[in-house]
Amino acid sequence: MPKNGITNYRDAQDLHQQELRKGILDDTSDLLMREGTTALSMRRIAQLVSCSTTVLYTMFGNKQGLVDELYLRGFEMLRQAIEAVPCSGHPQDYIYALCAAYHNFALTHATYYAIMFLKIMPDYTPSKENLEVGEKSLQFLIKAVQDCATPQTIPEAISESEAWEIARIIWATVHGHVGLELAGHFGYPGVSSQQMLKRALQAIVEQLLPTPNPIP
Amino acid sequence: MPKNGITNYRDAQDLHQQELRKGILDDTSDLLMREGTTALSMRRIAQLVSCSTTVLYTMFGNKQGLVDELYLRGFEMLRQAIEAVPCSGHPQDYIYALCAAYHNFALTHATYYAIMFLKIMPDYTPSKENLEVGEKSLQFLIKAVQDCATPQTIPEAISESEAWEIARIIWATVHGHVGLELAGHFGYPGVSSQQMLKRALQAIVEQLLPTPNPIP
DNA sequence: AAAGATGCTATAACAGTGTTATTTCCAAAA
DNA sequence: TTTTGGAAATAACACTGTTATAGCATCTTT
Repeated sequence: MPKNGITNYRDAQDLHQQELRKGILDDTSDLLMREGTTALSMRRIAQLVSCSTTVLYTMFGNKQGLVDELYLRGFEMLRQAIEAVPCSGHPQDYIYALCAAYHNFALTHATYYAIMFLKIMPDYTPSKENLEVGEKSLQFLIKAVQDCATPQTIPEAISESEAWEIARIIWATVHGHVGLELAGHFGYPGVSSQQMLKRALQAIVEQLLPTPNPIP
Repeated sequence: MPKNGITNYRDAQDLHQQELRKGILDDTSDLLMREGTTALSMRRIAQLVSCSTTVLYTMFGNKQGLVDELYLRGFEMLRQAIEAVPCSGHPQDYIYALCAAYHNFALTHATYYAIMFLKIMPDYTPSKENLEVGEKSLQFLIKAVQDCATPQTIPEAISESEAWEIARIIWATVHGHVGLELAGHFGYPGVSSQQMLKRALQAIVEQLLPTPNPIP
């Protein structure tokens, strides 16, 4: 057993721990998506990975710590979904595509979305650090807003604060539609949710980020 | 003891039951607003009104039944807040005032709002009947939208479906802003939430319910 | 190599939850 | 007065998050 070789014993053990941790989170994530947030109990997870609850507590501290990890996973998935949106085309269309990807993520990963943005877990409030991670997802939207404004306008026309505000308004729009949809407040025969969201976004964008008149 | 007089014994008992029921709901509502949804346990309520949990179960069936009543209470409070908004002035301003009242209600009665529109109670899904009560709150907004469109436009221009869709879009806008605010996703120094909401609503209204050019 | 120290894990316990079966008890009817 | 009916309190069951205890295997030291 080499005491200070390439693979120290402690290092190997730590590596093993990390993989174990990842495996546990994978299983927990599966359970979450299969049976929802109420099925997420420490005992249930423990028996799922065939261990005692004690190891969960030594690994994650408490349930809040475990949910924190899921929270971060959710934002990681959201980030990937957002990064996959092609940036080509008109900046406005990029904003629409971004929002559509967000909308799609929220509906397909409803349980994750509920943890991230609705406060569905009782007594779970994300830590300040995690909240900051959440706000970082806004950066893509902020950049898109700035790209939307710069080409024909004076570069200094949109301040950082203004770009943030517009991005936040757009975010609230999508969040509102998603929220009502997930809460079950839906329903008029013949109107689709995508359609409504698109109309709302177009109104916002065309009013707050007006396209200059086409060059004649 | 008159068997079929004005005050039958059973009637008196039923009346007493109803007042008891109301009293229990009052206390439960206080507890909810004082300590939040996680404090709402059957045992806690029982000891609050000095009775056993059994009477709660014979009265409300189960916790879902009790929360259903709170759900209805919340919508009743929301309806009162909305009805208190004066209808005079421009229809557009009425829409803004309506949304401001909604926004204010959501922030001051955050726990109620969470029960009504976020799915904060685990495994609580409002019954179909209750969902319909919720959608009925939209009627005020729908009427306001129609009033906003009729004066200068052809009365037949806005169909019922179209009015519903626009009202629903406005609702989603307010809901989105409220939701992000309640979830803690707020924060740029110097921008207020009222300000952002007003901008978003103006964009929506002016784009979807355009005011005709003022008479010169 | 044997003995002691260390740290990790399973078991079991505590306090709390929703819900229900059992018992107890009091009031109405015969 | 006795019987009977229904309502309410008690206690139990199966859960939850969390933690103290105890056991066991490993590493360190002599």
